Amino acid sequence: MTKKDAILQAATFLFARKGYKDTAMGELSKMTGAAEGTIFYHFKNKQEIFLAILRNLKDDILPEFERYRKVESEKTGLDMVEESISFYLYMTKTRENLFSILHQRYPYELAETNPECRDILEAIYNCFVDIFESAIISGQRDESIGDVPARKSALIVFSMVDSMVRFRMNNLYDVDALYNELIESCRRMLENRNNNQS
Amino acid sequence: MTKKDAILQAATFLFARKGYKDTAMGELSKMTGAAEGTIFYHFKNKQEIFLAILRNLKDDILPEFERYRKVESEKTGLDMVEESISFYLYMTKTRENLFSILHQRYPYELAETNPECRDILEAIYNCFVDIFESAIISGQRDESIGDVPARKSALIVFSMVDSMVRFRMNNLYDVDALYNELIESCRRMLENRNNNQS
DNA sequence: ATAAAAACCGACTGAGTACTCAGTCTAATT
DNA sequence: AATTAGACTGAGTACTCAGTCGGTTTTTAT
Repeated sequence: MTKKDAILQAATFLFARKGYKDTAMGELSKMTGAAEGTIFYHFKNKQEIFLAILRNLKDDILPEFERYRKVESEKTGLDMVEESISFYLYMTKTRENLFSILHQRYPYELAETNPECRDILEAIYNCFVDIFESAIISGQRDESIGDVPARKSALIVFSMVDSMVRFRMNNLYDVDALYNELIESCRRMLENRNNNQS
Repeated sequence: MTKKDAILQAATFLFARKGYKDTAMGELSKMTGAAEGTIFYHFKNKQEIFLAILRNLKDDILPEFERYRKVESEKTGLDMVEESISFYLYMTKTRENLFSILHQRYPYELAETNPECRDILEAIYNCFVDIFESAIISGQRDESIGDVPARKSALIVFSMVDSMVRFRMNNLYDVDALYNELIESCRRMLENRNNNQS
């Protein structure tokens, strides 16, 4: 691994664990073995490191979500919603640091002045909501899901799942204990009542 | 207003707008007209100011929520859930700064080492969830709400509403446009299907 | 009126910060 | 062997910050 990559990796770890502001360049230097000067040789400032992480995050996560969304499935749309929730929670577990960064204040603060940051965040969130919307639309086609506004409902499902992730990260509630009820709630929320196939 | 109160008020404003770490004691001093020494005369350090704000928040918000929860209503429990959501959103609007502080990283970080902070946060969140739980239980008594686990469902409703607040604060989505769908979703999620009274 | 106590002041401190820069090292090219 | 260019170094710089301290003003009690 190049030193540049090592710096990015360590920064991802530290920004996620301690936050952007609480991470000193000195720590980054110690953790990677790179001199502080080296860090600024590769990145013109601290903010640029953060943006590089966001770019990486986008390039890592978006394709995976896109790929998942396009997989043909024989399940009903309603079941696909459940699976999408499961997939999202799985992704947050395997990429804990990245999602932790997304749940901090700094990216949104930066987005207010930095259009690139704003664009990346928008792309990421749209992608998240898309997987739920796709499932809902597919469910409306196969009549497992009722006549709800697809995008808005997808946003609501996403908001529920994202809250669970936040609960977990902030040690507020035991999310595993809520998982089943979350799924059932979404089903009740979306299912087609004129269709007694389930 | 005493200088101490002015300091607390300004700190609430600044912590909410700029975050804990990004708020310098110097700003606090400028904003209140109090010398920096005065601030440390009233509070032994920055963290203590934060804790004082949290204590205030608890003493301000909890009684209001408790009072609201205990109001007898002739509405169905399902309607009360809707009203509770409305009440919560109203509270977040009238106390934007306080809720903004609750949505930051610092309180949860502090909670890991400071038991008082931990206790306050727990009390606040329990209180939030309680108003939804009360409505759900009441709805199960009057049969407007189905046989769902009350506490867990309350948590899920809360998670949805709390996400809306976060969306608003981070300028991610227009929450007003989602409000109606949020209410409808909750209704579908909770309503008693064996009861066609609505 | 006087003393004691509480509130307040702001210059100061020292630790920490992001970032710079003059120069070294390494490896490829001529 | 000499040159060059990119990767790297770490001491140094200018600055910010939370917190201190010696002293002054204001309030309260006697």
